[in-house]
Amino acid sequence: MATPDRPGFVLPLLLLAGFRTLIDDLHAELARQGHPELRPAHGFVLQAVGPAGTTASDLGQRLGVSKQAAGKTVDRLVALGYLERADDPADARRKLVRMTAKGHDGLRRSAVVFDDLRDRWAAILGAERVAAIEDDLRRMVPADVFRLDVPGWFSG
Amino acid sequence: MATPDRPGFVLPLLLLAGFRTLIDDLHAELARQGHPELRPAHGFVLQAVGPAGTTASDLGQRLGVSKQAAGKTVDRLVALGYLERADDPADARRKLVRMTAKGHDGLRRSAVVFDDLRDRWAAILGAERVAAIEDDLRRMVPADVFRLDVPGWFSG
DNA sequence: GTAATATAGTCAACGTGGTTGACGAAATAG
DNA sequence: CTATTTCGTCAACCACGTTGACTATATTAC
Repeated sequence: MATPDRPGFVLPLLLLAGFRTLIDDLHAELARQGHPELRPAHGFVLQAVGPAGTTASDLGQRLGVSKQAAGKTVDRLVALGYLERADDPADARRKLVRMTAKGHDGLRRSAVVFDDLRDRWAAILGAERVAAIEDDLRRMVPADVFRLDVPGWFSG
Repeated sequence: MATPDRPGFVLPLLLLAGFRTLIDDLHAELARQGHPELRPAHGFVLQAVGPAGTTASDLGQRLGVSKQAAGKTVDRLVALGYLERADDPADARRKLVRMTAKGHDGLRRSAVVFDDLRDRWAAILGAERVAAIEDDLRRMVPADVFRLDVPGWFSG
């Protein structure tokens, strides 16, 4: 039961704060490793683009936003040097979106740092507690965890 | 240890998804109860305004944003009927920001729904698991959990 | 009491990220 | 060959953030 000493509204706040703590730690470390311009949202976009590359429309679908919004986001990541566009030889309408070497580097370092951060949590809380949090959350959240429309979702 | 079957990057995604699930459920219920226009960010603002009311500058400090940003947010909540401004009799520069009856209603209903949602989680996961998640997260996050600058933080 | 300083709120300009609607170019279906 | 669909882009707009400049009011210093 939610009780006066455990009111229901703190659970979402703590989940958000946990997320935020991990992301802040990630980006502090990424900034040290040569990626100071990478924003939290950018990592999600790079992950969605993936090693194989994709198109703006497809990216929009993966991120749960319009193709126009995805296109703008790609523009910014291109300007920062993390993505590049190329013509699709098989379809002149399409423009392939690919990661640059810098993009691959950022994504690879992010994975390493996330593993380190999870290890740090496991060292403090215990490995079984961290695994339990993951298992519990997986039971409570819908399958499509991988939604990136956070800014618009939160404010709208 | 983060392992290939438990890569580090899923923990932040699950924390975010858990937060998002709770907030989406909250707002689905609030919409049913007569508050369809309330956005996730609005609840945080109402909470920050508090029953006693505050001023735009103070609100900005509580939310970790500039006084201008806080003022704009108040404008929108005033337009939606959740907040109202009043002159401060003791200081002609100040404009007090207060909740309207509608604002109080929304905040009160939010608290009830959050308690219900936490109970639902406890019914599925077990009360001790939910309490453990809360306790673990409290150990890992810094004390100032109550930051509302999410949109700017995430995108920036 | 007056001059200097600090504070509250607002306006303007701008950046990021989202939306919808309209459009041309290219692929595909009939 | 024509009709339709799809891809990318442009334009206009909204939500939310920023900094800088400005007015009005308080407060502090002398």
